Amino acid sequence: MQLTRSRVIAKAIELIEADSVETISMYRLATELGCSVMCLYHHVPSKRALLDGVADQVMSAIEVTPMPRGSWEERLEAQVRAFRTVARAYPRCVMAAVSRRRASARILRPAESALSVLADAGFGAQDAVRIMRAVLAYTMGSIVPEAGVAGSENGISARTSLRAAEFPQITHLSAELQASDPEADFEFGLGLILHGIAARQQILCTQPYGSGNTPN
Amino acid sequence: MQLTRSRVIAKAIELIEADSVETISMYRLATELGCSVMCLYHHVPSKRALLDGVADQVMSAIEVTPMPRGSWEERLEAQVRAFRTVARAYPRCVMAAVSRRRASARILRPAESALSVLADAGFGAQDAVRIMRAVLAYTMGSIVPEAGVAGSENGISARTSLRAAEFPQITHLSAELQASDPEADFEFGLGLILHGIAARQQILCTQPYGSGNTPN
DNA sequence: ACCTGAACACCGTTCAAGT
DNA sequence: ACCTGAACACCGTTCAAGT
Repeated sequence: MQLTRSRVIAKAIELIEADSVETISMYRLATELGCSVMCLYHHVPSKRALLDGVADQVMSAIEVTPMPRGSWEERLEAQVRAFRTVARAYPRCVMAAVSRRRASARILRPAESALSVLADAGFGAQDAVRIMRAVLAYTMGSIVPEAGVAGSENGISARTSLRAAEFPQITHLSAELQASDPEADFEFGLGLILHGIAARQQILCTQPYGSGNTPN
Repeated sequence: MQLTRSRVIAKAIELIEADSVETISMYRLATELGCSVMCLYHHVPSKRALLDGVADQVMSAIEVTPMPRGSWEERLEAQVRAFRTVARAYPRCVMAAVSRRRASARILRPAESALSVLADAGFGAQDAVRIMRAVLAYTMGSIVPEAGVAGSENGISARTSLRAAEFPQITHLSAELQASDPEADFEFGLGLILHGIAARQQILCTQPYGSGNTPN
């Protein structure tokens, strides 16, 4: 089968998610694709460019949902979940993409969509940007465990050697700490943030002449 | 000067922050320390163990502030800021530490402290753990830009080629998007989350017989 | 005890050469 | 046009050997 740039990038995404972004190499990629290492350099100028392509590919997978009918809360939630869905599907690639020196331009469309919702909700320039950044930070942070190295068994686990006297809370909450339900955890935290955003919008509505874009 | 395990780890932290966790190598580390590569293996059994040592070192730098006098909001904020301070000082090391297959045991003390505050505030087991995870996720997400590769010039930048018609919000907010004040951004988002947490505690207080640890 | 050179199996990338 | 072998300067790690 003909080797193409998109086949190379697709296989790279597959390997990064199966293993990690650190352990991917042009050698392994070539082996998986059944070609020589140097063959790859005809479709991708360098490993850096390959990772740029990976970033573009996953970022453009984020759906931009218009939803002109819903409330601004529903529309914001929908845009966050669209990002979350891709971040959950490709945690290592998304983490690598966002922590890249130059962000992929493909994130512009979902960002535009989120900012548009926040503008409709009445938020000023400064608030809109900061709210988007806060939600982005939370969503990225929520995939840090999954974005770790392969076979990651993350989180605080109550070991047998843990002295209950020194860590009473962790000992007491060991069941909850060991239980892993990333989706429920994410929804809970998103609820907290959305609550905070809604409360801030209430302030805007009751203080129409306040300087909305210079908080604190 | 005598080479010790702690000198090796200290230099590793320095190199990781100056460059990145991907580009650190035993060769570079040895060169920086003025010894041979194999010499390092007398103080650290492997590169993996070296990174474990780095994780332990940075995590144990997180101050655990008792603050028995303050409100639970103040105490929680203080514990979050203590973590944030270390995360800002060593973004790449902290990101590498948290996204590690097995979390450093040194995170247990600050975790115990945060959970203790939340228990005092009246939160149930499930809520306390989820609140801690939400705050941790947000704090980790907030350092993703800094934790990127060396010389990272991150974020959405309004390029000259950006068509205003396609991205009206991003065009309009280009000044705010290009402005970078991580500390103000972090405080803003933390305020949103703390607001959401306080609102949830209000519900607990007004519904004393509600099942506090099974939300939704 | 502490350090080291040589060696091995890997990396990214270039370059001249093959069909 | 598309592919490749050989080569280079790097990696992590082992092992037998030095002081």
